[in-house]
Amino acid sequence: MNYQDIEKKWQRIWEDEKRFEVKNKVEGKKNKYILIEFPYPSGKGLHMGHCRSYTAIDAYARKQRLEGYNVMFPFGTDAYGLEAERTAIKEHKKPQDIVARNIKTFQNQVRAIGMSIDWSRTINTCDEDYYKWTQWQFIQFFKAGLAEKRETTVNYCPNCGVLANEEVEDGTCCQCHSETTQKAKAQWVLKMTEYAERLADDLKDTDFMEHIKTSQINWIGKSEGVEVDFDIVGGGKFSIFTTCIETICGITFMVVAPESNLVDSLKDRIQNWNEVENYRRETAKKSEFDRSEMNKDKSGVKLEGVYAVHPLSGKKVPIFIGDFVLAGYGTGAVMAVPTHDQRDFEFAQKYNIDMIQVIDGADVSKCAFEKHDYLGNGCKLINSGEFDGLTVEEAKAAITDKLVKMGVARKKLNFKMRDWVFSRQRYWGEPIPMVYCETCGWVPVPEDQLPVKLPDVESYEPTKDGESPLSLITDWVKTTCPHCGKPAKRETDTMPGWAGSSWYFMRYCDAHNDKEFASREALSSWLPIDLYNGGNEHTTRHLLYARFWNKFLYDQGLSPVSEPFARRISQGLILGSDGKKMSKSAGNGVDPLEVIAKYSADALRVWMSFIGDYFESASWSDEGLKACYKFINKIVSFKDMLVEGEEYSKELEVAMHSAIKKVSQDIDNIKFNTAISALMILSNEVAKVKKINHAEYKTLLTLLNPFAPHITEELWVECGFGASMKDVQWPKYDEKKLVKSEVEIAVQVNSKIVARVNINTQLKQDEILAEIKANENVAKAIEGKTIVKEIYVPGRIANIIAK
RNA sequence: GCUGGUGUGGCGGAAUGGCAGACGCACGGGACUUAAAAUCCCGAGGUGGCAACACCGUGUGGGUUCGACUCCCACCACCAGCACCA
Repeated sequence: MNYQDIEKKWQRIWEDEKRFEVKNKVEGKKNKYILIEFPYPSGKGLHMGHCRSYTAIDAYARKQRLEGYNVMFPFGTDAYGLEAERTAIKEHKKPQDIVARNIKTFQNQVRAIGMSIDWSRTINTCDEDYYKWTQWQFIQFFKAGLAEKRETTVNYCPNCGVLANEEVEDGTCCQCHSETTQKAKAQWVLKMTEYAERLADDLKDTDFMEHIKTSQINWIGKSEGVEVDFDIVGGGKFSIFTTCIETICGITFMVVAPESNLVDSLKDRIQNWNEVENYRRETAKKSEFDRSEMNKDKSGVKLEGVYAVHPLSGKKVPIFIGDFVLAGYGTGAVMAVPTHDQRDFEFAQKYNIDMIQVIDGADVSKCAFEKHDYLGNGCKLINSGEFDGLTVEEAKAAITDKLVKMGVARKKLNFKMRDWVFSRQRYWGEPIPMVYCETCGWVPVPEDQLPVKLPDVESYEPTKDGESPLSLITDWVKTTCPHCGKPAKRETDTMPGWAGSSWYFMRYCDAHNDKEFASREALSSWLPIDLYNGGNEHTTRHLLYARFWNKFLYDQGLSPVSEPFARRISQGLILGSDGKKMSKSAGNGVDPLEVIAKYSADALRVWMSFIGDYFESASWSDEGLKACYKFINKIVSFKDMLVEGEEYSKELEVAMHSAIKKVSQDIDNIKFNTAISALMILSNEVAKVKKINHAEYKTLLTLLNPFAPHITEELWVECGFGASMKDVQWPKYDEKKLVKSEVEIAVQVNSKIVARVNINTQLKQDEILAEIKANENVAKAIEGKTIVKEIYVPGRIANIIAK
């Protein structure tokens, strides 16, 4: 039989006997919930990147099962999204049909690589019995006051309507190449910032990889500062947020976001309104991304004739508009202190604005003296009136205090993280289950009427006026208010793809429940997830959305845990053999199914494990794959060397115990490459002695089983070890059997290697050192010198320092 | 630009602060073969040397240490993400 037939045979057996289906509770077994991010079922099917993480985490799951855990390892698909909609438009098919086709392909491919999935728990986010609960949960957000409709800005194309960021290339529409602009639009928003602090703080209770924690904390971007009100000469006022209140006496200008309502309210008093309008028009063309830090060349326009009043000095301060200030971030206005902020410094130079140094300790004629340089260095204030001579730290407190007492400021926490814009003017998403009534306002669809089904439409393209295609189906839009019964309109926006993926891990726990999204009992038996694996691209958004969603449900008493993921890891990319991202255009792609057909799924799995450190990116190589294929052949060939024996032989004892230890620890620590390497070392030992007994082969096959599940099980049966590997136990090692009685160590004199000496590991340290010093080369090196220090690292190295 | 990450032979990569290069690929030599493939054995970081051996060597420059790929500081290069792709 060839590998392909063997693999298909075992895949069928696993499925027929429901080998990997689990109950929520099994007497005497501990539960483990292992999760890999469900894929977006694109038309391209499973790619190498999927293969790497899927086979790796599958190996982890299989090992845990062999260790006697009740392991849930589910799989599903995140089906809503732009790509299916675009394909639908292109192929003149329904997104529903395209997605159904793609899901089938994905599931077959997941089977083909030998994943140990519990298929009884499979879910798709676009299934009615799934998205019903996504809608239900949205309503809970609304009822709790965490969902509201609010003005935001969107990318807008005059022909194609609202565009995703991805669809805008250099300020033009990727479909029709018209120039795009930023347009204000009312959108549903989930108030995620209300959870910002907890999302950052609670990371301490998780075992996420350090860089993931850091990324999330930076994304949330908590900063403590002061919000200060500034009066405008001739009436009106506005607020700014600053983390550097100590520099307030150095203010020489203010900058307001160009689109700010404040600018409109000052129209009559602004003497250069034309110039302001032109600048606003230019700004509208730029995306937020272009306007933020990306933009090196800060520009602005002075509002002629309008001045703010400095709250401490009472002096007049000019006001500018500048596109680097965003209306939606902070208060949409900033104070500018060119001597102590580099961006302000450059702006002031460009527009010839005064500068006043207020913190002593550096020359500010060439560049600003910024907070990371003056904080904590005992720097003192100057040119700041009554605050002169205070240290920066003292001044921070004193100035805040004074402004608060004056009633013009308050301490405030500010977050970089924004609320979650939850509306899409797209067809292919969950309809937002809300109704707008002239009398009652926004009213949720009654829960017994869920799901609000996605209706059939003729055209999937967004409308030119920027509304969802659903808005064109008048019959669907027209409804009655659930509250007062008067005629009302349905919300026509749909949810973003992130919605369904924010709680899918809960549905796996109770996938067929039609009374609730998942029972508390089912959730309690599995959450938190023991190991959650996904791509680095989800480190901030998906992972924060899902944590936020769960925290909300936790507050509602609907989730048993405040953190859903105990441990989070992310895999590195698989690159083409040229070291570049695999893609059609680069022609460096490799199709997993072709690899399986030519070699085997097991060879592919072993290669994906061996290719390199799981957390780093790695380049594909055909040679590496072939080497793993050869390795499997070698394991198979051992069956011809099989001899009797139910205990490890003397010759292989140390090798067996070392391999068990290394492979066990490496899988637990997600070091699959060195686990395979350890198995290769063991197989080299076996090849050297040219025989292997039953006990040894059983252990070898078990250790390899998580990586090469098909062939190991086939060999197991063939050698008569049992009818299958279903009830096999993960082998144990004995620490005592690992230690070699004699070992060669390097001996250094003054940190330079002078000899290699065989030592008996049973001896005491001074006995060993005495033996070392008796060595001819060592003796010569220390001759006539005084020994200052002797270092001995057991079994590795000795260093004698002599003068 | 900001944030996160990476940098070790010809290549993929190993190394709780302790003999850098495990394991594998490619390569060279040999065995088997009419031959090739497959398989097996041996060799190998670089430079110099017949050799023993010497010197150099983990992106660059400093530092800490008996000892640094590993820790600290500064820099360079590359990769990823940046909120409506998911």
